[in-house]
Order: sequence, then C-alpha cells, then structure tokens
Amino acid sequence: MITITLPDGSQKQYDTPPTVRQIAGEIGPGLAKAAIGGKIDNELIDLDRPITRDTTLKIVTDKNADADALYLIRHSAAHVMAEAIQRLWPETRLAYGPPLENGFYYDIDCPHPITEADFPAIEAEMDKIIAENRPFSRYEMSRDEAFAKMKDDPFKTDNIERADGDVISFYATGEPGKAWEDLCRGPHVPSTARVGAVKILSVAGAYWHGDASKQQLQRVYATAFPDKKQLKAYLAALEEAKKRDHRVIGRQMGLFHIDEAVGQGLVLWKPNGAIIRQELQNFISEQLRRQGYSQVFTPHIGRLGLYRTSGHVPYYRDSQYPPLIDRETIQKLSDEGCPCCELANRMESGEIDGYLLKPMNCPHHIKIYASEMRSYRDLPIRLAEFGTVYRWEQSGEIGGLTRVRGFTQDDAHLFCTEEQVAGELMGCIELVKIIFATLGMNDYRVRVGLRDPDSSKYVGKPENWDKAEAACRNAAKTLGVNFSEEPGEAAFYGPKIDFVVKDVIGRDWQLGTVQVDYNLPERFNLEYIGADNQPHRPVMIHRAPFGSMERFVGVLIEHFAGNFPLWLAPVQVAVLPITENQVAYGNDLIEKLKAAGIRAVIDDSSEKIGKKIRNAELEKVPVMFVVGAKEAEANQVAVRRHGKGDQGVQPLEDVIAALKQTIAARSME
RNA sequence: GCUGAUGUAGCUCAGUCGGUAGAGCGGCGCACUCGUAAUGCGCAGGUCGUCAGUUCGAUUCUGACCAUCAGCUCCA
Repeated sequence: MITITLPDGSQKQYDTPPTVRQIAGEIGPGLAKAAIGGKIDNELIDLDRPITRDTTLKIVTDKNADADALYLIRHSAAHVMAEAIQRLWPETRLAYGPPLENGFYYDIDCPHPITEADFPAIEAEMDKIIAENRPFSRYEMSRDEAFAKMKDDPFKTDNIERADGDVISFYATGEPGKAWEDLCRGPHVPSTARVGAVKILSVAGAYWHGDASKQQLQRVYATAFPDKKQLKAYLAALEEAKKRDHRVIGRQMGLFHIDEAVGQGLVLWKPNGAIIRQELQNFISEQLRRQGYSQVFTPHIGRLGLYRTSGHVPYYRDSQYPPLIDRETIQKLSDEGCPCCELANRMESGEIDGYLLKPMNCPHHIKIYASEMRSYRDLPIRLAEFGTVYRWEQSGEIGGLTRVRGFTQDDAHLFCTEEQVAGELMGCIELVKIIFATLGMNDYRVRVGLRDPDSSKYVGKPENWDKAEAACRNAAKTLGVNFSEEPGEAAFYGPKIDFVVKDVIGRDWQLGTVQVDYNLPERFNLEYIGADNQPHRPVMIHRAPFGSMERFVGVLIEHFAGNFPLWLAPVQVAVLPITENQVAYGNDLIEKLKAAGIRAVIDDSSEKIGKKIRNAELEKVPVMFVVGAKEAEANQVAVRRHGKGDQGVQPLEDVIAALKQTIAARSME
C-alpha cells in the first residue's frame, strides 16, 4: 500500500505504484492536462514515473510557472536544443547541459563555430521538434552497459563516471532506439510540445570541467518558458535591466569616464560621480569617527621588500603591475646587457630593488603600527584610509566600475588583542549593516570565505587559520542573516566575511568584506606589550565596508537606476524659470540654495517650461523649482519631484528647510 | 588569458556589392517669452578604433594590434 499526501493534506492510497499523471487525472482533467511532472518530497520526477514509496506529492504544472515547472521545461529544452544542433551539425558532441535560474545552456563540441547568425536556424529546428510533440521516454541500464554504449564519447563517459548510483538513465525524444536520445538523469516534461517557447540568447567559450587547461567547448545559452507571452515578458525585462546598467547611466549622468588612452580598467571620476563618491566617503567617515578609527594617509607605492615580507611577492606577481625600477639601475643593467627575464629573476630574488604600485594597503598600515612601541592599553588601534590600490586584472575580466585595475578601498586595519577580536568583528559587521540599511540595499547575501584545504596559495600556520575561521564563523552567526560557508574563498592571509550583491544582469559582486588575519602580524613580527610586561602578538582585522568605491558606486547606480536619494544626487535641485523674466529670481534662488549647502543648477535656456522639465526629469534631478511671475512675486517656488510630478507652490524658506533636513538625515527620499 | 561578437559625429544608430559618409538626439546661433516630460529655423561637428597589406583608389577586402560587450577562467 502506497500513501500519497497532497499539498492540501489529503491522502490517497494505492495498491500498485501510481504515476503523477494518474494521480492528477483522479483529481481533475484540467490538472492532468496541465501537469508536466511531480515533486515527491524534495525530488522532481517524470509525469509517468511510478511512485514506489509513501511520500508527499506536489503536481508540477505549466499553468503555474514556478521554479519547479521552469526547471523541468528548461532541462527538457536543453535536450531539444541539443537535438536541433545535432540535426544541423551532425558531428557535434554533447558535453553537459543543465538548467539555470533564468534559462539553460548546453556545452557542446561542434566543428562549426556557432555565431548569432546561426540562432534563427537553431530556433527554427527547435520549434519543429517542439511541434512534433514527441514523448520524452526514459530507459535505464547498468553502469557497465552505459559505459559500453558510450565508449566512443569522452564527454558522456565522463558524465557516467560522475553519476551517482548503479542505474544510468537515458531519455529519448520518441521511441527508444529509434529517436534522438541523450544520457540524462532527468526528469523531463512528458513531451517536446510542453517545452513551450524557446529563445537562444548567446554563445561563448567554456572550459571542460571549468578548467582553463582543458579543452574549450562552445556553450550555447538559451531560455524557455511555458508560452510565448512569458518568454516575451522575460526578454522585455532583460531589455529594461540593460537600461539600468551603470555603464549606460554613468554616461548619461556624467558620472565617470573610462578612456582607452588612460588605460583599461582605470576610472576617471567626472564631477557628478565625484560628488556621489565624496558623499559616501563623508558618510562613512562619520561612522569611523563614531567607532574610534584614526585616519591615515599612505603613498601609492612601496619597496619590493615590503611585499616580499607580506607575501604579495612572488605569489601574486601575475596580478600586479610590474615593479618600477630607478633609472640608474636600469642603465646599469642595460650596460651589462641584462635581458628582461633576468631582470625579473633578480628582482624576485631581492638582488635588485624596485617599487610596487600597492596591490593592498595593509603593509603600509602595518608599518604605521610598527613605527611605535605599542601597549595593550593602546589597543585596539584602528587605522583607516581611502587607499587606492592597483591590480593587474586579466583583460577579459575588466568592465565598467565593477572590475577595474585601479580602485580605492574604504580600507582600515584593526590591530587588537586576541580577546578583542570578537568585539571588533561585531563593530565591523555593524558598519556594513548600517551602510546597507541607509541605502536600502536589502538584497545581499553573506559568504564566509574559508581556505581550500587542497590549495597551497595561503600563508600561515594551520592553527592560526583554525582560530581565524572560527572567529569569522562566530561573527557571522551574530549577523541575524543567513550565510554560506565557502571553502576556497578566503584571502591568502586569512578567512573573510563577504557581503555579495547582484548587478542588473545577475552577476555576483563582492562589496563589503571583513577579514581576520593572524598571519601578517607574524610575518611582520608585530608586537604590543601586555599587562604582564611581556611582548605579545596582535591580531589584525582587514575591513572595507564598501569594498571599493568604484565597484560600490557601480552597484549603487544600478540599485537606484540612477535615481539617487537627495543626499547623494549630484544635482539636488534644478531651478526652472518659466520665461527669461524669472532668470534673475532663479539666480537668486541658486544663491540661497548654495548658502544652504544644496547643490543646484538653473536652466536659463530659452526653451519652453515643458522641455526644461523633461530635461531635468531625464537627468534624474530629484527636485525641480518651477518659477514664474507669481512665484517670483511672492518669494515662492512651485516644487516638482522627480518621477512624482507637481507638488504645489510653497514658500521658499519652508522648502529649503525641508530639503536640508532630508539631506542631513540621509533619508532615502 | 581563452571563445565569440562588436568598433562610423559627444550619444544612439543608418550607410558604402572598393570611388573619402548620413539621420535623430545633443552642441552653437537666431527668432519665440511660453505654467509641469520634446517651439521653429539655421549652422558647426567625422583621417569610419590603430597600424600594415592588396589595389589606380580602402571607411568598405586581408592581417596584426587596441578597445568594448557576453560567457569561461581568474579575483590578495
């Protein structure tokens, strides 16, 4: 007897294993028609797969396009796409084709380089297969049989090796043995027609097993929905998201510029962008004063030996700008006929000195700490700097403000005793939370980055790592937010707590970070004198609540879609005189706004008021003062808010007082 | 770094089957003096990403390089 429990709590009992199709049919013909699969406990299954145990059952339908339905549809669409591609290019071999959050892809080894021009043909072929309405038929065999069947296909052989269990399944779209088929764990929709509407999105290279030393395959990205309407809505949403891209808005609003002549990944902050950055810096500086930080300044370069001590040289040579060497040394080496590779070797060995553009601020801050004898009474010492660092990121990775080669961290290093670590970590996390709350950024995830036990890139003793990882884990637990532990995501000197957000096209970016470090204090032999009059080693905490100003502002632009709250808006008020006769009054307003510390511009062009309003709206200026003869007469302004329209005529002094208050409160308005 | 695509005016883009280019917006000028998302007319602006090659002639064809975009890999 098999008992099936439905979502409403009702139960059904069967003598022989029922299928989802059968159960759906008993509930109602409409449901049976809409059903594309089932979910027993937490496992998706085919519509026609017998259920052999007592379980809960949710019937998955394509009427309700939830995550389960989309998973089935997209997993099945991947098969349809693979079949279509193999019809067009029969020599194509299939590697791996999983569903994704918003679609699916298939990694293929295809002699024909697929380009966008091929998409319509692939889609047309897919549409044919969908129209053919062929059933997805599952059949199974033993692992050994599967190996024998797939012995000529290295990708599928590899997939079998990675599969769990002794039973390997195949899905044919049609009659097994006669129709197209693929090795697959399933489950799938009952027939190709249920795949609905598909769209090929892009194609890119992808390494087999994600290993850059392995063969590169073609990865075709696509998406699928139950019907054309939902597909269209998704594609429209993608287009909308692109308009929020910080690279687009950054240009429109004159926030930043990246110039080929300056260099890849090197950001020029234009006046409007500089205002946003400065406001953010002012904001965090206030928090730092409150939390007892000390501001420091350090130069952009440091001698190689410093980074040899820290561990940056030689481990991170490939991700740094090459060192600078003084002119005399270069001349001397040139006279000796020293080749470049020899120069590199001699610098690495320490035989030749040079300066590195700093890839991190910590060594400089460490030297500030070490410049005086420190007592336990001095601790914790918190050194903060908006420090600009340079890293040689791979060219293919660079883009916009989110991944750059020169960036400014809102960096600080805390030197404290072992006992103070937990409290200091809490303070750092609090800071990040304040920032996110102030800016209304609630959609973030927290990652605790731990060391990868199999990697050799880390410095320091295992026992130090254990202590540091425990401290991070404990601090994360106090957050009140879910977090994931991710091995391999640690910094080379210690574990970290990262705050990660998504950009408009769904890419993850690390913003705030808090890192515990027992290792650099040891490498630099840092000390403080304890109450016992003995030297002790401090613990270091690295933290940057924004992460980098560049990346943070990039993400922030997209978060607000350029519609910044008043305190951050580059232009806070646009004064719009209705005719030239009010320009003098308008200029008067500008002076008064300036005196109140409000950033304002006047549109004294000879355009009509409608055009002036349109321009100010497009420039996303939060507040507009529309002033005509009546307002000038009465020392009033007609207030208009961006996106909200006319707010009515108000006395100037009242409006300015209200704006000042909103700005001072850093309100989200 | 790898795979693929792209690069024409400040921006968005059209165009040239090889004979040195055009629109809209923006800018400038003039007229209009206007009440909550586009007033009209005129003008200026381009070594068609860079450098080679083929050709009588290259923005167009070929190659290399640079940059941008997407993905992969990487990210102290």
